[in-house]
Amino acid sequence: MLNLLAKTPRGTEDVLPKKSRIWRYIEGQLADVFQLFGYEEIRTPIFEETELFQRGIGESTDIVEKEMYTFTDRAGRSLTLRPEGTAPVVRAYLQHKLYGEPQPVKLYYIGPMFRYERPQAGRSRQFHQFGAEALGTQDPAVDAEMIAIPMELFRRLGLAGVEVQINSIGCPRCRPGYRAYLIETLRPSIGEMCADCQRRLERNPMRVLDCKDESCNRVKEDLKPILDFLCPECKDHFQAVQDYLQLLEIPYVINRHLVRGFDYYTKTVFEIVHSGLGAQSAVAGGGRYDGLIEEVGGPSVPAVGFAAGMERLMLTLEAAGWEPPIKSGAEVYVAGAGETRRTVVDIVFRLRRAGIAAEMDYLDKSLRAQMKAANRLNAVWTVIVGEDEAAKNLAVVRHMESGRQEEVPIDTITDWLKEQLAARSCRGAEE
RNA sequence: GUGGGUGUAGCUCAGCUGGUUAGAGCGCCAGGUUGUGGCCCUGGAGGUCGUGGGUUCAAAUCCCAUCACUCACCCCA
Repeated sequence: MLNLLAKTPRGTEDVLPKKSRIWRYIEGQLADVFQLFGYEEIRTPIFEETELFQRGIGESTDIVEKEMYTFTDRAGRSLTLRPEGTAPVVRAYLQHKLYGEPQPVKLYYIGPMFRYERPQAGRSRQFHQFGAEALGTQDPAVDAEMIAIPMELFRRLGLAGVEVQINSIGCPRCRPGYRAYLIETLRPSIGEMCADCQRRLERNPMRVLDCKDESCNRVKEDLKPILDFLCPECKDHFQAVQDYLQLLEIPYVINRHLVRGFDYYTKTVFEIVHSGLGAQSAVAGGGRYDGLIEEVGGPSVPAVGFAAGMERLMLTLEAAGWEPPIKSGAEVYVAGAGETRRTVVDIVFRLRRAGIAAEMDYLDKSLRAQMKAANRLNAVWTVIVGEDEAAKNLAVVRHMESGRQEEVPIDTITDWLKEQLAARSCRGAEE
C-alpha cells in the first residue's frame, strides 16, 4: 500500500491533531491531579545503562530477557531504551541523593516507554506511561494513595467501569516459604499441568496461579493463597491498605492470583482493570518495592509506585464513548472579496496579537469557499472584507450561528470582537 | 517467538462461481448563488486492486511466496 519509508516503524504511531487534542486534555487533568496529591514532575532520560534495568526489573523477567531495545553506543557502552519508569526514578533518587531531603520524596513522570513485543490491541513498541513514585516511607496510606491517584483522574475524566484489584505478595521473609510450598505441592503433578506452567514452576512459581488453562487449573484448585503465608508485618500492612481504601471509599477486590511481572515488588501489588480493553485489561498497575533501591546499590529505603498506560486509558475512554471538551479551531475567520488581501492580513494579525484565534484563506478561494472554511473551523464570527466597504473603512461582521451581521469600522474591529467574545464567554461561564 | 484474520480511492467498504475503460457512500475541489457558511443539486480530481511470481486466451477475483496491518498466546501499561 505504502512505501516502507512513508511508514512509522512497527508498533509505533503518529499522534495526529485529532488525537493530540485528547492527549493535551488528559495531560492537563493529570498535572492537576498530581499537584493536588503533592507530586512533582521528574523527567529522566529516555535511555539508561542497560544494567540498571537488568538489576532493577530482574534478569529472568520477560522484559529483560527478550523485550528490551538495547544498543551499544560508539564508546561501547550498553544502553537501553527505558521499558518502564520506576528504575530510572530510583536511579535519579540515588544519583541526586534525594534520600537526604525530607522524606518521602514524591515524584511523577509521563513519557514514552519501549518494549520489543508483537503489537496488539493496547500494546505497542513505543507507548506512554504516566506514573508516580513515593520514596522513603512504608506507610500503607501511601500504598492507598497510589491507587487513589489514578482513580481520581478516572473520576475526573468520567471513566466508569474500572475495577481495582489488590493482593500482597509478601516480603523476602515470607515469600520464599510460599514459593517452596508451591514447588513442593505441585511438583508431583507437574505432568498434568500445561507446558507454560511447567516452565513457570521453575522460573516463577507464583505465576502458575495466574494461569487460564482449565485442565491445568484443576491441579491447583486446592492450593492455599499466599495470604495464608504472610508474616505478621506483611499481614498488618495489607490490612492497613485495605482499611485506607475503605476509608477513601475506593471499591476493590482481592485477587489472590495477582502477581505482576517485575522482581522488585514486595507486599502490596495492584492493578486497575477495565473491560473495554480486550486482552490487555490493565489500565494501571503498581505496587510496593521496598527492596529495589538497595538492589541497585542505594540505602535500604522503602517505596511504592504505580504506572498507567496513556494509550490504554484512551482506549477505555473511547470504548466508553468519551469525547474530550474541544475548543473550536478559530474564534474569528476573516474572509476577503475582491482586492482586499492586505486588509485581510492586517486584520487577522491584529486579532492574533490581541489574543483572538483568527484564521484566513491562503489559497485565493472564492468568498463562498471561504465561508465554507469558516464554517468548518467552527468560527464564532466571520469578518467579511469587501472592496467597497473597505474603501470606507468598513467590514461586515457576521455571527455564524445566528447569521446576524452588521457593519463595523475596520480600525475598531479588534476591540469590537474582543468585547463580543468576552460577553459570550461570560454567559457561557454562568450556564 | 507461536497461531488466526485481513490487505481494492484520503476514510468505510462493494466487486457473486476469473471475461470490455474497477464502483458506492463519506471526505476533498469547483460550480449552482460573478460579495455570504450549514441543507440540497451538478460536475471534477483521486486507484501500481499490498508486492513478486505462477495457472489461463483472459486475474482485483484461482494458486504459491513475501511484506504489512490486525487479533490472540507468552508477558505487560
